Amino acid sequence: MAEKIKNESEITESKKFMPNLSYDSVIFGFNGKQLKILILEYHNTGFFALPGGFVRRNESLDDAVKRGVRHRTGLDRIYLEQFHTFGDIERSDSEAMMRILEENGMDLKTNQWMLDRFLTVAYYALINYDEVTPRPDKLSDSISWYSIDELPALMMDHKKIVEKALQVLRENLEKKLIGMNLLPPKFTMKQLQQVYEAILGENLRRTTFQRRILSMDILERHDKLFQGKAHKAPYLYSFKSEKII
Amino acid sequence: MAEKIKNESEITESKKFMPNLSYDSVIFGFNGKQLKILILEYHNTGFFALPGGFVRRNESLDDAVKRGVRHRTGLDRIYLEQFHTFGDIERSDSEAMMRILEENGMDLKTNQWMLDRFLTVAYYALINYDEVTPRPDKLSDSISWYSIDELPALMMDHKKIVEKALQVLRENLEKKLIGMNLLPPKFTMKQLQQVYEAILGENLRRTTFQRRILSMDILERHDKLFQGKAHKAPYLYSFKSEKII
DNA sequence: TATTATTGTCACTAAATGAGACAATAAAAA
DNA sequence: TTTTTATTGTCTCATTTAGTGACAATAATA
Repeated sequence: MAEKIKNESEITESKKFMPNLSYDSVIFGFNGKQLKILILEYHNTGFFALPGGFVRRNESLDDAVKRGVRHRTGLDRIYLEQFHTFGDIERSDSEAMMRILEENGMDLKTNQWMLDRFLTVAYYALINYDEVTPRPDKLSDSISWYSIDELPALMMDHKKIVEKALQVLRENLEKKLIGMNLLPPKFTMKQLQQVYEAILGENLRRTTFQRRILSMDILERHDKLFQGKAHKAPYLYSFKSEKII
Repeated sequence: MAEKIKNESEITESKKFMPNLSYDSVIFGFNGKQLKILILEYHNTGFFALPGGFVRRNESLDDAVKRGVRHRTGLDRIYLEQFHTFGDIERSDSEAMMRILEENGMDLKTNQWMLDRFLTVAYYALINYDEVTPRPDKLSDSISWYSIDELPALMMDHKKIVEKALQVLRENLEKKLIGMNLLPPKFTMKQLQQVYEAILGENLRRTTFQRRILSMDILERHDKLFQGKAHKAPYLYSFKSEKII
C-alpha cells in the first residue's frame, strides 16, 4: 500500500536535511581546575542534552558540525574530532522529541520527520573556556558548563556518548597534543599539568611530567609570569607554532 | 512545490532501509605473510569496492554490519570495530551507482534511492584467513583477497576508507590484542610477530618482541610444533581464555 | 632580614628496551 | 652414527626512560 501524500511543509522542511541522521557534540572546556562540558536544557521539559543538530543536504558532515558548534560558542576555529556513530534502535525517543516540539510550539505535522529513528555521529570539541559565553538557541532554556563528574541526567543515550567521548579523549591525550586547545596561548607548566590531570582523572608527579613534556620538544619558553605570590615565578610556555595542527 | 508521487515499488524498497546511510567494511585477513583485505568487483563495470550494505529500519547499525560481514564470509563470530563515518558530499557517485544498477538489470525507478547522497559508517573486521571462502553476492562478479599494498583502484572514497582503517588498526594494535583475531587458535611466536610486522609495516626484533609479549602475561604455552624442519621446534601458544574479549 | 610557598633542576634508583651472544634442538646431510 | 644447518629460547650487558626524593633559587610577605 502506498503511503498517504505528505503535506507540503513537511516535505519542504525535511528535505533541507539528511533524514534520520543527526550529530551531537561533546564540547570540552577547562576552567583551570576541572574539565567541563556544555549541556543544554530544553524549554519546560527538564530534558538535558548535548548540543546537536542536523546535516544539510548540501554540506558535508564535518561542515555541519563546525557550523553548529560555531553557532553555539561563537568561536571560529575549533578543534573537532569525530569519535563514534551511535546507531542502536532504542536510542531514539519519539515521545521526548514530541514533548520538546510541543513545549516549543512547533507543529507536529511539519516536524514529523524528527520523531523518526535517528543515528547520530558524535564529535568532541576542545575550546578555550575563557573565550566563550555560550548562548542558548530557540529550543533551549539554557546552555551551560557542567563538570564532568556532576552532570545532570541526560536524555536518550547522551550519557553513553559523553562516556565514550571521555574515553577517546584520554586515549588521544598522548598522541594529539590536546592540551593546546584547552588553554590560553601562553600557560605555565602547572596549568598544562592540571589539564592532563583533569582529563586523566588522576594526579601526576610534577618532576616526571615536566621532564617528559620538555623532552618532547613541543614547547617554547617565554618570560616568567609574576603572579604576585610569595614564591618563585614560573615560566610561561606556548606550543611551538610548527607543531600546531 | 510538492514532489511528484513516488511509485509504489520504490517506496516499498527504500522503506526497508534507513535512507542515505550505508556501511562499508574493511575485512582484514592474514595469510601467514601479508595483511590482506576483501575487495569485490561489480559485474561488467570494472568497479572495485569494499563490501558494504544498508541498515534495515528495525536493526541496529552494529547488527547490520554483523549481518553483512557474516553473509559474505560465512563466519559467525567476527571481531568488528567501527572506526569512522565518512560524510563528504562528493563521496557519493550517482553515475557509478547507475552503471552498477544497469549492468545488473535492476530497475532505475525502483532503486532511485540508491542514487542519492550517502554517508557511510566504516568498520574493520579481523578474521582468520584460513576459515573463509568468500562468496560473491548477486551484484558482484568476484570477492577476493588483495594484499594491502597491491590494491586495485577502488571506487568513490574507498581508498581513503582503507587508509583510515589501517591507521586505526595500527593505533589499536597495542591496546586491543588484535593478533588473536587474525591467527588460528594455536600459533607460534614467530607467527604472532609476523602479524605485528604486517600490520605495522616494519620489522621487529625477535628477542625484544618475544620478551615484551611474554611479559604481558596473555599467552598460554602448549606443546611444541614439529614442522619437519631441520631446527629446534617452536612452542605453540594460545591467548589465555580469560583475556579474550 | 627572615619566612613562605612554589619552581627549576639535579641525582639516584628502578624499570623497560635495544642489541648481540650462545646453547639447545629437530631434521637433513655426510 | 656423526656432522651440519636453521631456528628457537634464554641470558647478558648497554642504553633509554620513568619514579622518587632532595635542594637551591626566588618572588612576595611578615
